[in-house]
Order: sequence, then structure tokens, then C-alpha cells
Amino acid sequence: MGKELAKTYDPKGIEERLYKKWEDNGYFHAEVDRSKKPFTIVMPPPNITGQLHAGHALDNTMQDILIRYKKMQGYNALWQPGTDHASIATEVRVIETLKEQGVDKRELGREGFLRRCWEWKEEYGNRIISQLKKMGSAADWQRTRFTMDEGCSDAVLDVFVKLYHKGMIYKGSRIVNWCPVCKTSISDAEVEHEEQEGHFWHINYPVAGEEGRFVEIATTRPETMFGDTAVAVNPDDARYKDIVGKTLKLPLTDREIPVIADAYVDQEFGTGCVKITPAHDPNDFEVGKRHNLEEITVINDDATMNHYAGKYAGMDRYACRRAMLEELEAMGLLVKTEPHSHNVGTHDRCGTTVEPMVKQQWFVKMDELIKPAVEAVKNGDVKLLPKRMEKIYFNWTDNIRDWCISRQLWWGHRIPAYYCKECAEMVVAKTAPEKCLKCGCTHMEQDPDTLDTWFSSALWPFSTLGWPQQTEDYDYFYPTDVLVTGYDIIFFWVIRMIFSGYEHTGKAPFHTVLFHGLVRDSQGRKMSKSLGNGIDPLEVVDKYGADALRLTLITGNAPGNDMRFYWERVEASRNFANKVWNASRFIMMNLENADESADVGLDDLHTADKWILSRINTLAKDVTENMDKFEMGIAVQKVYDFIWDEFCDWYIEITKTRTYQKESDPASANAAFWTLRTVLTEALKLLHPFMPFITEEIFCTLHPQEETIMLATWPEYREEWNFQAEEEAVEHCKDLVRGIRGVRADMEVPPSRKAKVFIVSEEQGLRELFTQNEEVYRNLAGASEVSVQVDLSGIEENAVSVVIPGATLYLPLEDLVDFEKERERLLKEKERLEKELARSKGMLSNEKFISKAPAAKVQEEKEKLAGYEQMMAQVAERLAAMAR
RNA sequence: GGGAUCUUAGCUCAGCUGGGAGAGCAUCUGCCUUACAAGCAGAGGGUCAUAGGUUCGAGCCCUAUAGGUCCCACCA
Repeated sequence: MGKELAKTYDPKGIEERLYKKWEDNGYFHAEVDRSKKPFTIVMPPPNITGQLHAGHALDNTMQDILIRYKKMQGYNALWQPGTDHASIATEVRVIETLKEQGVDKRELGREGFLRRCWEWKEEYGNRIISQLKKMGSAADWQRTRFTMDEGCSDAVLDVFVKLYHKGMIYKGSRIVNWCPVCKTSISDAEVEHEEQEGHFWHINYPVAGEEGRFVEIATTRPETMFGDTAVAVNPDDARYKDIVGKTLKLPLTDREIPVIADAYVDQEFGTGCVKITPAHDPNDFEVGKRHNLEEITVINDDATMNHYAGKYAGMDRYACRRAMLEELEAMGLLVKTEPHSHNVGTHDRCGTTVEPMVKQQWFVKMDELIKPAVEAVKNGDVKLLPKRMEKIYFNWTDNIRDWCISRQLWWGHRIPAYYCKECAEMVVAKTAPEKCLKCGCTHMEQDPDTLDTWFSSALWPFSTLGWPQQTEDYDYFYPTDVLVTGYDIIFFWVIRMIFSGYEHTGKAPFHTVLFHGLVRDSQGRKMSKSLGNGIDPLEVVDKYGADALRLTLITGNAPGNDMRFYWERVEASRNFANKVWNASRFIMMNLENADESADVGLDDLHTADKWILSRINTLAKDVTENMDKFEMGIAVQKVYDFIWDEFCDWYIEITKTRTYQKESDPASANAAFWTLRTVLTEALKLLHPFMPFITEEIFCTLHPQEETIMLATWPEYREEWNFQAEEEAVEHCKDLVRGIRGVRADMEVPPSRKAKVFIVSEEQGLRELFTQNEEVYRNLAGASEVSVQVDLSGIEENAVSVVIPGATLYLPLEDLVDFEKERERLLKEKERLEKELARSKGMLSNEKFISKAPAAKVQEEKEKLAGYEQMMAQVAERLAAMAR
């Protein structure tokens, strides 16, 4: 039989050993197997700069649970892992590292810099993977991919070239978000808007040729006025009708600009006159296009002013602002300065205020591409969970703008566009053309820009499976099934994967997206480096074990909701692990006495055995339903409650008398042994996806002939394990036990003192039930002797009593009796019953309830009423007897 | 400006399609009962934010209000 287990569960050592076993035995690996149904999850690739944080822990626990669950259900489950090159994030980190060594990126040159990036990747790229392994992640590491590996890069090039030739990728001069610190353009999704306190400066622009006449404009960014090419007013604005078409002198410059009319201007806001700077404002850019205005860029890539700023050239944009305002004030042109709070775009990575700039950039045309992605969510081909995420999704798709994909970075997929140095002809192709198609010269130069890091992530569900090659893997495992990720990257990633899937593979990349929320600190704050409030999952694993961490992250966590992290909750999880451990230990110790050869059939089982079997049978059904609805928090809660409450606190206790006294009734003991072993095994299986390590350790000890629980069969509901009558019988016994325990606690009867129990019931069925099932409740009720009877014969006058549904219990406790206390208890019970009766009678006397509520409900209520009336009668009778 | 979401026991949160309010932690009482004191048994504690409405019946559906959180948005 099984070996002895330690007294408390210590995950240290166990976890590492089991993980190694799983990995070495290839349990995580999936191969194409046409005889099985595939189930595929593609892991959101963590950045190679990343260290495991609470978000990863939650994300990967959820995926691991699904994978393990599906594996046990017999699916050929593949969890496809990999890492992301994280273009800008990595480049920033590498630059920082270089800086510490006193090296500048440009000194190294592109080649040299990229070598450093690959070195970084080699050094840190696997760090997070080894950390994910500590969580128990059953990912197929043999298939680990990288967004810049050969296959993924090939997919990127393929897609770029294809979209370009379809006219869906274009190069154009557009206004983009420019980060002056990272010195690259960024997409709209990377801009975070934050409310900032700023100023509204009113500045007079002199009207040319009309001495003393001014147009007062209001601006929050005066330094951009060097790029003004017009002032606009609303065409319907009566105040400015006569000035439209006139010319203004742009202060601090020698340029003159026209006054134009455009409906974009809001008459109510500011002065109703807007300076138009097409090169530095998205709205002004549009206005400029409509009016054919010149685009004058006045700010350099590093946010200093260029020569258009005259004497301010070379100054930082804010320094320039301060200086020029002083000058304007001195000139008397600064009319007033108002405080003004407004939204400012900042770069989500570095927090720098973005500078809108006109730049030559590459874009993906979104209008057509997005259509199938919208349709898919609308018609349910792709389900977003929780459903409210759909609104967020549509909000984005409905306002979609072309996606700026070029980045002025070096680390990433380089854009496959080649320019002829001689004639400037451009060729877009997967491989570099040897010579210019137009002029035939060989001086071809590749576009220096790289692609947005999300361009490759968008292809991740299929590029990792071999696409664009039509591989067996791709054919079999794609489309994937569920995507699990945080709601914070719905725009960056989820939407882009969906439209990319439709565009390139003709299919949705997954049928369900399961969103989870953020893990916050105990005060509800976001975990962040600067606050130093982040919890390190590895520290939790080290202290409490991976199973405890996993359970903590999953319990009470509804899809899409944020959760708070509490160490107390980890402790509670750890306690549960210990509970499972000890219950198993106890059972295995008992099983050493079990008669292995005993052939136990369902007919040999006692009431309690059938009850617990029936309960776990129902549990399996419920948990499976919850899992299929992705309600993991609810599922694990049910398993937890079953194991702790029903199995440990009731069933194991019930069986103790039988297993302890094996010799006196071997058949009874063997039935209990069989049930203990069976139910424990089934419970371990149900718990395994959530707590893989402890369940594996116990399972393999309990079943030494089995290799692993990972490949055990997931419990399924079976009709032959459904025992309704036994479930009811045990419920009655539990009522009885609780009744007696309650009264004993009230009367302060020491646990060591056993008492005789009289069960008085007028119902023959109940009397039979209690007579036949004495073993179920006798020990738990601390009964020395039990007598089931129809009347009070033989019961001492001063016995203590308690009423339970259908019966009254009497405990003769002469010396301990306290009539006043018992009267109080009975009166309290009477009060409770009176309330219930009133409520129940009220409902049943309501004609509308009778006529409109479902018949079953009415019947149910009638039965309840009967039960209350009966108990009321018992209580009344007892009170009357006591009064005598 | 638009939208989402939350408000349930002292704390943190569950509560699936409307049919008598749950868990963990904390508190109180009694137990070292030969698996577990990281435990066992018992107990207290909620007008489910507020006000209306729909319904035989509302924590759950609708409307409004208050407060919190978050997302989106080009009012210079």
C-alpha cells in the first residue's frame, strides 16, 4: 500500500520533482493525432524583458486550468507558448543598459545594436519561462516560439507584402503621435490621455494693413504658432464675418497667414478663433487638408524647436514656450492667461507628452479589414467573456483609424521596402531585390523602420503553428479555441488577432476570448514598480506553494473583474492544501488495513457511502458545467466545499467507527474503504486542474500503479451513482446531529460525556430511517445509546429536548438540565417558526400566487408549510409538557 | 463629452436564466475527540447604496439619484 505521507503538506521539493517528471515524460507535449479532438490555447507571449508578475500568474493559471481540464477530458490539448520581442520595451531596456556602460546606441550602429538585443534575448528571454514553470504551467515548451524567430518573421513578411500589394498597407505623410524621448512614432493605442492642469493663453494676431486691429486667438500650446498657416473661425460666426479672407501678421515671425472659415471651429469655445497648425495638431491637419494649407513642422524629433522658431531654434518646446510668452507679453500681444485643464496625450511606456507630427509613415488601412472582425463578434462566431467586453470592442472598431505600424526603432521586424538610391523607386518584397526594377541600378537600400511589435503578435495564433506554410500542425490545431488575456490589451492585441485571422487564414483565430481583470494590492491600487506594492508570485510560491497561489488567484474571481491580493487569502488556500493532504493521509493510513481482495459492489454500500458517492457524482456534473462556461472560480469553490465540508467533516467522520472496527464487520469496513478511496480519487481529479501538484502527489501515492493524474479521466456524471433516497436520509441524519450538537453546546455538556438519545417521531418512515442508519449519526452526536420510538415512553420528565424536522430529540442529562435555558431555546424556535408560518401562509393565501406561479413552486411551498406546522406542533407540545 | 462597471456580514468578495441571503478572513464560546490547532464543534453579525417602477414574487429586470473605479474621446 501507499507510503507514509508527512504530517503537514510541504510543497517544497515536491513541486520541482513533479514538474520535472511531467516535463520529462512529455505530458505537456501535443502531437497531431487525428483520432483525438484538438483543444488549443495560444499563450499570450510574455515580453523578453519581463519578469513574472501577478498578472502573468493569473493569466497562466487560468490557461493551465483549462488545458489540464481538457487533457483529462480526452482532448489533445495543446498549450502553445512563446515570447515576444517587445520591440520598444526591449530597445529601451537595452539602451539603458548600454548607457550604464557609457555606450550610445548610435555608436554601435544598427548591426552592433541588434547583436546586443539578441544577447539580451538569450540572457533574459527564458527567464520568464522558467518562472512560468514554477506555477505548474503545462505548456508545450518543446514548441516554444519567439515573435522574431524564422517562422514568425516569415509570416510577418508574408503578411506585409500581401497587404501592400492589396493596397491595404500604404506609406503616407500623416499626422502621427511622436514620442520625443523614444524618438519614434507610436500608434493611437499606445497613447494614454491624462488630465493635466495647463493654461489657456489668449494672443492677439494683428490684422495686416489695419493698424490697431487684432484677432484674438486662444491656445494651450503657443510654441506651435511658428507653424501656424491660418486662423480659422466658424463660417456662421457673426462676430468674424468681415474678417474671413483677410490676412494676419503672425507675431514673432515675418509671415502672414489668412483667416479662413471652417465648421470645425466651435463658436462657444475660447474666443471662437483658432490658430491652425497643420503639422502639429490632428484637427488642424484635417483643416489644413481642406483648405490646402502648408504644413510647417517647427519641432524637431527631440522636441526642440527648429529654424522656423527663429531665435528660439534649438530650445526645448517648453523652454521656448516660456520665453516666447514673455516676449509676447512685452509686445502687448498676450491678452490674458487662464488656467485650463485639458487632456494631454502621453506615451504609455515612458509617460512623455506626445507631439503630434507630420511624418512619412506606414499604415494599415483599417476600414475593410475590420469588417469581418466586427461581424464575428456580432454574430457570435467569436464570443467575448464577460459579454460587456463586446461594448468596449465595438466602441473601438466603430471609431477605428488607420494603424500606424512603422517605428523608428531598430529592434523588430524591418519593413521589407527597398528604395533605389538613384531613382527613388520603391519595391516591397519578401527578399531584397538585386536591382532597381525601374532604372536597373543595384543601389538598393532597405527602409530603416521596423514594425510595431503588435504587428507580429497579431499573427501569433497561426504563425506559431507554422503558417504561412500549410503544416499539419496548422491544419490540425488551428483555429485555436480559447484566448485568455487581460482586458487591458483588447485593442492592442485581441482585435488585431481577430481581423488578422480572418484576413490571412479566413477564420477566426479562436472562438472564445476569456478576459480576466487586474490583480491589485490589498488597498485596491494597481501594482506598480514605483509604488513598490507589487507582489512577487515567486515569493508566494516559495512561501506557500504554487497550488496555494493558484487557488488564491482563482477563487472568487469572476471573469473580467479585478481582484485584490491578500496574504491572508494565500494562507487560507495553503490551509486547504493541508486539509486535502491530511484527509488523504488519513485515508491512506486506513487503507493499509483494507482487504484488497474484497470485491465491493454498489449493493454492498451503506447509506452514507451512497450519499457521498451521489454527492460527488452531482459535483462532477456541476463542476463540468461551470468549467464549460469558464466559471472557474465557481467550479473550484464547489470542489473546495465538497472536500472540506461534505467529505472531510461529514463522510470521513461517519466512517470512522466502521473503519476502526474492521474486524467486527469486514464487509462494512470494506465498503467504506472502497468508497473513501473512490471518492478521494474522484475529488483529486476534480481538483487537479486547479491544484496540480498536491493532487498529483497524493494520486500517485494512492495509486502506485498509475503514472500521473494528468492523464486520468475527468469524472463524468453516471446515473448508477445517483442515490436520491440516500441523500435525503443522510440529510435527516445531519439535521439530527446538528440538533444534538446544538443542544449539547447550549447546555455546556462536555464532549467527553456521552448521552443516551431518544428520537421520537410519529412518522414511521423517519423512524425506520433513523433505526437503520444509526451508524451514520451515532458517533457524531456523541450518543452512548439510541432509542427510536413513537411516543415518550421511558423518557425522563427532565430530559433536554430539541425539535428537528419530523422528530423531537430527547437527551436525559439529569444533573445538567437547565429548564429555563431550554424554555428560552424553544421559545426562540417557536418565534422563528411563527415567522416562517406567517410568510408561508401569506403566500399560499395569495390567489395571484396560486394562479400565476408555476405549479411546482406552489406545491413546494405547500410542503414547506406542512413541515413548519408539524415542527410548530412539536415545539408547542414540548412547551406544554414543560409547563406541567 | 460618451460609455462601462461597482455599491451585499467588521474586511475582501461570490451569488449562473428573478422563488426564503453565501464563502474566506475577523469576532465570541467550548474542545489538544488516535488525519489535520494550518484543526473540530457551536454562535453572533446583512432594511443586498438610496428612491421609485415592473412582477404573484426583486440582491438579480427597468428608471432616476448619490458615491467609487475604469475605458474611450481631436473642443483649440
